[in-house]
Amino acid sequence: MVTIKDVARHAGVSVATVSRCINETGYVHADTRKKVEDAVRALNYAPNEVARSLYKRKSRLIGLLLPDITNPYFPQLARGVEDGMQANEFRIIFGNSDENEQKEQEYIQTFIQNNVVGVISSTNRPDSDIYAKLNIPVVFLDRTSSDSPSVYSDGRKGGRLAAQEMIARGSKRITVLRGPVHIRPAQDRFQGAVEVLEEAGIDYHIIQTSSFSFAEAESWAKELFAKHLDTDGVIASNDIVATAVLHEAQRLGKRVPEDVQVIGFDDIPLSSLLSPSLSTIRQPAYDMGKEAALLLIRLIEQGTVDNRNIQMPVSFIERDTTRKVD
Amino acid sequence: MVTIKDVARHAGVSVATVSRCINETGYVHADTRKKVEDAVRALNYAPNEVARSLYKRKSRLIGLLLPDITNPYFPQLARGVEDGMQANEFRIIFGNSDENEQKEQEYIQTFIQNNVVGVISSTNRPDSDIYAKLNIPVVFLDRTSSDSPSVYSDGRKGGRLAAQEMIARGSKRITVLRGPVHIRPAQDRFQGAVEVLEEAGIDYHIIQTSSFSFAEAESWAKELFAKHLDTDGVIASNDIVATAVLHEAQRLGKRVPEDVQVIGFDDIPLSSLLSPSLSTIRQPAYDMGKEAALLLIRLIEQGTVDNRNIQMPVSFIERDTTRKVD
DNA sequence: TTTATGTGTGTAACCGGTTCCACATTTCGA
DNA sequence: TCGAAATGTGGAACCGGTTACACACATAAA
Repeated sequence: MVTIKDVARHAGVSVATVSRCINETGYVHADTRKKVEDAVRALNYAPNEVARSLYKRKSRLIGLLLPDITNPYFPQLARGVEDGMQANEFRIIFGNSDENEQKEQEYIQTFIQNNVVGVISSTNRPDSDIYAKLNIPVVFLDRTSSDSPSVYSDGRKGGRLAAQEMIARGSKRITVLRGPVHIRPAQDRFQGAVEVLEEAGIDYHIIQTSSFSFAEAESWAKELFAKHLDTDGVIASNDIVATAVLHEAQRLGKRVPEDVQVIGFDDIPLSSLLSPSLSTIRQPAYDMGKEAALLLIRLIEQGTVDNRNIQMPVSFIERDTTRKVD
Repeated sequence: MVTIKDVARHAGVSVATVSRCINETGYVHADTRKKVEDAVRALNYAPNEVARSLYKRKSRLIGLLLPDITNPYFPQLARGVEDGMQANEFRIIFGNSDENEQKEQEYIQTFIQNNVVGVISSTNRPDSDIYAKLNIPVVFLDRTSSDSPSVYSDGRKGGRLAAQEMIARGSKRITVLRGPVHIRPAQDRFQGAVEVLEEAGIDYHIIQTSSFSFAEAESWAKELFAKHLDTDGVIASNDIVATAVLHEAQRLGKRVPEDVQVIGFDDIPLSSLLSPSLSTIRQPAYDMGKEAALLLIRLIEQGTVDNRNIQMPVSFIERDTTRKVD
């Protein structure tokens, strides 16, 4: 491995000068600079980030903690974060938490041990003291906390939108799948939808769910039609659950959207590929990831930022599980 | 930040003793050990990995380079790697290369600068000197190189399997979508399929493709049916392309699988959710990721390993885009 | 009793950078 | 012309760990 000493020797100067030269700090004579640059090129030198990080007590690494990259919503988020960081020369240490507090704890611990300068986390416990005790900036992604920096979309508005579109398209007996109670955005959506249904005086039912896994979603879909066979509109807690509902409806011989309309949330890539393609409330996942990255970088570089809570727009994506309206 | 000095002071011993204690190296008196352990607990001390890494010239970090986490095949791979590493206390620095040599180069560079102890890469250029020059172990994932460690599945066998199943189910005029020429597994599949078609003397055609993006896949699907409207079996280069073919076939009013059968590759989560659900040649992506992690760890810890090239099984997953056979 | 061996602990060098400080030289304004 | 300020450079301390080495003491073997 070629070190700064090798460069110094090759250029005939001290390591201090080489350091000043590559970091562009302090005075360096033009001739000296040239000698150093030549030496760097000749030896193909790249500074050891670990040594830097040790002295400066900060690295160019950030920690990214997501529940499960295997859930099709998160790759978009992750990619957005990565692109935002990559463009600013930050690298990512990545972990899946499985929404497990222990794992979350462990990852945050190792992030710290590796001198990360910031953390982006999609946690269900943003107010946990795991985060409060951190003395580096944290951005909560797709999650909100009372006053910590965050990037999220307006779940309540999304829920309202779903209910409004469903009512406008003629559903009269709506079933709402209530997402996991510990996941804040899921509850916001649920609240929003219920608000609108109440306001409109529509007949509706609720099915409780507790995860976003497809296997479990299938059983809730069964439960839904077992309890409310005559439902003519389903607001699912996300696109995965909506997909399971769609399948179950088809299995029961129901026509979608004629007999029953279905609306999901997220607009994961899968949604547009189903038959019929899934109408959904879109969250701009990639952009959210990117915004989170940029917000975190501002926090790292400026210490504080005025707009610390970035709310991203949701929108209704009309596809084929809802009826057309003029 | 709590350092080893704080612990030493609190326990009334030297830093060397603390170090020996937490690393379980050298002699430490039982009483001393107790004092140190108490101090560690009292101060909630965790060693700075950066300082360790600097002295030892190696970290507990590995680099993971994938083409694009947004492509639904890769999250499975990534998750497998993560789980394998997590279980062995290694952490992951993650990057998307977009199959772009420059980005790949940059990431490998920063991996090195961060003292990673190993790299897992799904690159299209395993024989590039980017990798040859590395003096840490590298495992190629879902890619093969002449003699470097790798974890991959038998693309040729997969291709043969696809063609055999399609023939066995009665297709007579088969079209094979040839995946991107620079992606080795795609070419292996293609070779395998063509071999069987030749052996069986079946009438077949080839459509060239150059990426796995859905948007482009749609245009190849159109091209396919424009050129060979009477085709009654399509072997796609992966599930994304197969999905596009399925959509186009349906748009043209063809019945699947009665008029045309479709087989994909990979068995991404999407495949089982389509209607009709997609028959495909499965690669065990999660397991491949995990195997790659374990292989890399063996290489890191033992320096060398006998079985450096791990081939994972492929299998035909029979769903509804192929006809049933007794 | 002497010597070899095994235990137990601290001091200091080291990893590869960054930066404070001292010092030398040049430039510039009065 | 002279002193102050600007420019340019190197030595050495420092970041937070690990480990080679020296040394003290206890125990066992001769």
